[in-house]
Parts: sequence; structure tokens; C-alpha cells
Amino acid sequence: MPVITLPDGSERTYDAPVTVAQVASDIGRGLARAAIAGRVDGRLVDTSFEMTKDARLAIVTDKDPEGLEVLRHSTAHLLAHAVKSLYPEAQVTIGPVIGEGFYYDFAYAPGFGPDDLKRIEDKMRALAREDIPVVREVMDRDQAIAFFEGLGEAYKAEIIRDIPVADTISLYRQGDFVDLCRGPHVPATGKLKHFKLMRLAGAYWRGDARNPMLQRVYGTAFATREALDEHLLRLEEAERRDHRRIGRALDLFHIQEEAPGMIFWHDHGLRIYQAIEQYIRNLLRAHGYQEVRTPLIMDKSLWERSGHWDKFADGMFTTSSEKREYAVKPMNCPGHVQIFNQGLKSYRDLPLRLAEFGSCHRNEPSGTLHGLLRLRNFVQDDAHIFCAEADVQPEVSAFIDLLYRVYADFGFRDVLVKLSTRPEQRVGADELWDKAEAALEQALTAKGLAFELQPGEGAFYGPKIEFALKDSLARVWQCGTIQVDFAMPRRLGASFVTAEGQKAVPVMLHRAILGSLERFIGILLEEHAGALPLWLSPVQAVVLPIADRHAEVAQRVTDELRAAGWRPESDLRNEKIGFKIREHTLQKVPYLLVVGDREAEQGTISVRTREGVDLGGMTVGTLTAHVGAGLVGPGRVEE
RNA sequence: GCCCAUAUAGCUCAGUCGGUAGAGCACUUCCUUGGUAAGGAAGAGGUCAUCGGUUCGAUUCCGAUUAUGGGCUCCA
Repeated sequence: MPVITLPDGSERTYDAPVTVAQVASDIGRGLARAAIAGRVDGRLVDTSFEMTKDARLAIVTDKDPEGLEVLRHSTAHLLAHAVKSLYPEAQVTIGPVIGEGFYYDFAYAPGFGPDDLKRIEDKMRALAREDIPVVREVMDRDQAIAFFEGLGEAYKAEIIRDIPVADTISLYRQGDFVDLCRGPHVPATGKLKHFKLMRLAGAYWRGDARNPMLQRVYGTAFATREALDEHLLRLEEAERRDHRRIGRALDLFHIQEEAPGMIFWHDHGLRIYQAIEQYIRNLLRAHGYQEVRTPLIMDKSLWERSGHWDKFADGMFTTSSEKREYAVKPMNCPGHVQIFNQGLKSYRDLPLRLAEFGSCHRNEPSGTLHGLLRLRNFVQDDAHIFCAEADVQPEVSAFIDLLYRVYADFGFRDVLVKLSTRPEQRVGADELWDKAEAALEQALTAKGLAFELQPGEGAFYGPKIEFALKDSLARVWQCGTIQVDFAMPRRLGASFVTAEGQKAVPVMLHRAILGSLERFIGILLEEHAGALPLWLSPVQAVVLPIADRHAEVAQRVTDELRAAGWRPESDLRNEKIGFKIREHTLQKVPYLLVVGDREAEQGTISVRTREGVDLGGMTVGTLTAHVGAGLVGPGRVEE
């Protein structure tokens, strides 16, 4: 006599085991139709799930977040079903739900092309229209392995072998297609209506580059046509925010074939770059850093001593001259150790913080380059803190505060934090790693920061914290980082004299806030869709004369603005005011200043913002007062 | 590096079932001196990414290379 308790607290008593679908049907026909899964005592199950004893039940529809997940998961199965019926020799592997949809990986030697994608999607629609029931089956482990091997599905058999022996092996059958799956799934393919296959990609089996490459098909599914359309619209909007598109439209930078992975910064782009650099420079100065600059190329032997040559030779560019071999620096740390090593250092000199806007070159694999976000040449807001072991935690803590302050100044609130711990290949004793990892973790915990643990992902010389931001397509990019290093100072002979008069090796903290200036600017452009805050805008105001006879007054106003600390420009072209307004609005210039007869007479400017708001007439002085500290931004504000 | 795709004017893109190409915007010149998101006219601009192959003939078909885009792997 199961008593089923519903989310509203009401109870229904049955005199025999009852399925989720039956309860839904008893509640109402609409709900029965909408039901795609159930939540029984907290566990997500199929609508065919039978409750034999008292249970709490929630009917899951596509309006629930987990309902949408079931929908997408089932759509992935539908995709596999379609592929198997069109390409019987293809093998199925895995098909999980991801952030905004799902994918399914197939082993199919000829590979899929765009035409295949269309064929597959059409087949999926046909299968959905047939409204084929999706039925769960449970199979014995060995039987399941034999079953899939019999089908020629070697990958599936391999997956089953890896499932813990205690777990149930469940299969889902829809028509002539059977897939290994934990479930749950929609009761029939007819529930799947609003989906779209998005793109094709290669993906290694089990994410290992030594394994064969599979064909991955990405798709997405939504509960309603409207939600799907809205999603596609969002993607189009994201494309308009693409920093590469903005960079071209606003004449900020370009990349060309002769310098893959390297940026040609144009005038306006460099202004952004320099505004950011100056902001960081001022801030670091105020926080006890010294700014230094070290050589771009150094003798190979130095890189051998630092350990880079061993670990990263592939990633380093080299050059030679007069029988000496040099390497272009991929990092600034060995150079900073050379500065530290000049003169005898005492414990009184620590912590010694050396900062550099260091231009680094890394020979990244060709397939990984990505606009400003992944380059072969980039500039880090890099610094190395040489300190005693006891200083590690306070220094890490101070750094995190500084980083969050900077991110907030640029308008970033959504920061992802990751802690990467000791990799298999590493240097240094385990007890040092224990200490370093604990120091980082404690610093994060003390600040109440949620973080993702990435075991084994640390650098070979020490663990690290990564701070990542998202681009317009929600892709995650590491920006800030702090890493504890016990190895390199020793390797490069760094030492200091302790209070007891002993020689000791300092700990080195590698740290960057923005990470790479280029990457940070790329994300910044996408975050603001090109409309940067006033203090970062390359052109902060443009003066627009109504007619040629106002050119002189326009020039005077421009000079006045420049004297007041603005980055102004004037547009003296022979064009109508509407045309100029449009152009500079599209160029995202924060303030458009119109001067005509009226303004010339009154000694004012008519102010319009790039958002289209008319602020009326005022003097340059009034406007400057109006924008206040926004003009120079937080960079010049010392604490 | 691996998989799929793409490469035509400064930009965005058409096009040629194989006979050396076109639009809009931008650019130049002229007209227009116009009050808050595109005034008008004329002109100039392309080794159709590079190299090779097939062909009487290749921008078009095929191959390789390079770069770019989306993934995967990697990312000090």
C-alpha cells in the first residue's frame, strides 16, 4: 500500500505498486502529457519507474531544470539513433549533456561533413515524429558486454568494463536502437521537438591525444521553440561581441598571416593597452613592488639551469648569433632571479617584489591560437615575490585582495577560482608541497572564496591558484594566477642571509593579476561589447561641428578638452551632423560634443552620450566636473 | 599537433554547372553647409590566400602548404 507524497504535501494512497506515469495521470491529463521523468525520494527516474513502497514524488516536466537535462540527454540518444540508422558501421561512445546542450561522440572512420549533419538532423526529426517508446532494461554485466560486443560496439563494451561491479547496468531501447545509459530518459521520442545540431568537431577517445580521434556532434535542445530561438539569438549577439570583430570595427589591432599568434596594435588599441598598463603600474608601485625589465632573449644555458629547457623546449623560440644559442623568453622568472642575485640579499630585503610588463613568446601549437585570447606573443603583468617561507601565506592573501580589487575596477564580478595541486612529475620534497598547498588553500578558505580543486594540475615547481574569466560565449580563460615555487630559486642560486646569519634560499611566488594584457583586453572588449568605461576608451569625446564655419571653435573646444585631461578628437569632415553622430556612436565614443552657432555664441557644447542620451548644453569645465574621476579611472587614485 | 570547415576589393558578402569577376559600405574627387544614428553624383580599387596537378583554358575541379574559425589535446 504505497503512500505517495507530492511536493505540495498532499498524499495519494495506492493498493498496489504504481508508476510515476500513473500518478501523473491520476493528477491530471495535462501533467500526464507533460511528464518526462520523476523525482522519487530525491532520485531522478523514468516515468515508467515503479514505486513499491511509500515515497515522496515530484513529477518532472520540461519546465524543471532537470527536466531540460533529461530532454537534452534523450536528444543525444536520438542523435545516436539517427547516426546508427544512417551509418550502421559507426560506433557509439558517449553522449553527455553539457552547459547549453549536449554532444555525442562517434567512431566513424570516413568522418562526417556538413551534409551529414543535415541528413542526421532530418533523420532525428523523422524518428521523433514516429514517437517511438523509450524502454529501460536492466542487464547482467557480462551479458551486457557480450551484447554490445555482438553489436560491434567495442567502445560501449569498454565503458561497461569500467563500471563498478556493484552498479546496475541499464540499457535504453528505442525501436531498433539500444544504448547503454544510466538514464533517465523521456518516455517516447515524440517528446523531443525543439532541437538543433550545431557543429562537428574532433575529440579524442577519453580525452587522450594518444587515443583515436572520434567524430563529435554538438547539438542543443529546449523545451519550447521560443527558448531555442532565443538561444540562437543569444549566440548571434555573442558573435557581435566577439573581440576580433570589435577590434577590426574600432580599428584597435590586427593579426596577419606572417605573424601568427602575434598582435599588431593600432593607435586606438594601444591607448587601451597603455591605460591598463599605467593603472597596474601605479597600483603595484603603491603595493611595494619594484618595476624592472629583463632581456627578451638570453643564452640557452640559463634556460637549462632554470629547468625550462628540459620541460618546455618545444614551447620556446630560439635564435643564434656568433656561435651562441639563445632562447626567447617564455617567462620572466629566470630574469627576475638574475636581478635578485645582484648583490647580497638579507632577510631585511624580503619580501622583494619584482614586477615586469614582460613580453613573452611561447610557441603554442597552431590549432590552439585564438584571437587575443591565446597567442604566441603576449605581455604579462608579471611579478615575482621573493620571500621567506613564513611570508608565503600573508603574501598570497595580500595578492588575492589586490586581484579582486583590480577585477572589480574593470567591472568583473564573476571570477572562477581553481586550486591546482602537485602533478606526478614534480620537483621538491613532499613536505614542501604539503606546506605550499596548505598555504594556498588556507588563503582561499580564510577569504571565504569557493574554488574548484584540480588535482595534479599544478606546475612542476609548485601548486597554483588560477583566477579565470569568461568570454562572450562563456568560455573560461585563465587570467590571474599565483604559484608557489620552491625549486627555481635554488636552481638559479638565489639566497639571502637570515637573521641568524645563515644562508637560506628564498621562496618565489609567481603571480599575475591580468595574466596577459592581450587576453585581458580581449575579454574586456567582449564584456563591454566594445563600449569601454570612459577611463579606458581610446577616444573619450569627439567634437562635431555643425558646419565648416564651426571648425575653428571645434578645434578650440578640442584643445580645451585635452588641457582638461581628456583624450579628445574632432571630426571636421564635410558631413551632416546625423552622419557623424551615427559613426562615432558606432565607434563607441562615450561623449559626442556638438558645436554650432548656438554653442559658439554661448561658449558651450551640446553633450550627447553614446547611449543616445542628450545631456544638453554645458561648458567643457562643467562636463569635466560631471564625469569626475571617471575620466582617469581608478588608476590614479592612490590609497 | 589532431578532426571538421573556411580563404573572392579595406570591411561584409554575392558569383562563375571551367571561358581571368560583382553589390553594399569604406576610399578619392565634385556638388551640398546641413542641428543629434547614413544628403547627392562621379571615379578609383581584385595575380579570386600560396604552390603544384588535370585541362585548349582553372578564381572555379583535384592535391599540398599557410592562415583563420569551431572543437579536441595542450597551455610555464
